[in-house]
Amino acid sequence: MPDDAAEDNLGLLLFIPYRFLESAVLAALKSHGHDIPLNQARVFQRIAPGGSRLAELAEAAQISKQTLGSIVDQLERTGYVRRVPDPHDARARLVTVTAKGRELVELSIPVIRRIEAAWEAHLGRDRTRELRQSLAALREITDPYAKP
Amino acid sequence: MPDDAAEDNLGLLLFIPYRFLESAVLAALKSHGHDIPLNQARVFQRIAPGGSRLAELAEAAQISKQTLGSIVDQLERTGYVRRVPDPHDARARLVTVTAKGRELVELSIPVIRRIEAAWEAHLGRDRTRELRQSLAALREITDPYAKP
DNA sequence: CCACGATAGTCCGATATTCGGACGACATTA
DNA sequence: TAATGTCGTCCGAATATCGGACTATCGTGG
Repeated sequence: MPDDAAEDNLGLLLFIPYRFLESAVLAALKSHGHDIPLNQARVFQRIAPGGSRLAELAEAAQISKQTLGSIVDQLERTGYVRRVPDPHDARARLVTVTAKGRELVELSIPVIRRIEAAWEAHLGRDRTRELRQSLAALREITDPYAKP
Repeated sequence: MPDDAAEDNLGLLLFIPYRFLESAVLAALKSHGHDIPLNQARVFQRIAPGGSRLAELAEAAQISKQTLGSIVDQLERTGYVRRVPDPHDARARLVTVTAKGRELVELSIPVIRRIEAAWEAHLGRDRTRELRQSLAALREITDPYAKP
């Protein structure tokens, strides 16, 4: 790295396992016939259980509304999500996960669990728990969209 | 999230602070007149002190050689990096950081430090140290390109 | 209750990004 | 030296992304 001082910086250390997990999930989905591009996956992952608004997803993913719109178009064309009217706001439409989309979720869960188990085997139970707690604490001050 | 079981999954927990840090650094650079796009920054960040090969960077960033080539073109056009012949292999060229590029690094360091300090203030010294150690340990099993 | 600014999503067109395939130059091995 | 693999680049097509503008709807102050 050019940034030797940033060599052991937390940024990269956070990113490496993140990408590892992400790649593993995508590979698993692909092996089951679901070939989801990364950008679509990143959006899909953030859809709330009851559906999410477009602008909301765009802000979370830090991309423009138009870009997000086209990504949702693709997810809709391939049947993973659907746009439904928002009962509370006639302007808005909620992006919701279809049954086929839920399949993706179901397939991902065991993959994630397996990797987390491998990590726990490497770190030990206590340190894993600590890690999760610390990251959750960090979220409080780094997630502009923290949940209530 | 649709993946409720993945709700408190480590993936997202890792990503959130990572992106926070990344955004902060990019914003700081921008405020100093260096407007670096995200894709360029992600590549730049991985250039080794003595220079890195193109294919090496491409694999680390998980993008094609051609794509990486065009990103390096841009970084070179804006003067942050330079391609120099690899003394050990006449086929290869090393992507190296210029003086102007080093400026980016120098500007980033205090930003990173400041954020890490804020995190430490939130987590406490011990938990921060533990966090860093755990992440480093995780790197051993998640980074295909770990350093010796 | 109703104008009026703000907001949600979409359409359009221009630009940028990314990739697959193929290529010459060089390295490595036999 | 010949054969094979690797390194980076060029080309062209497909895709992604964005800025700007537009319609429909909301919510609020008068």
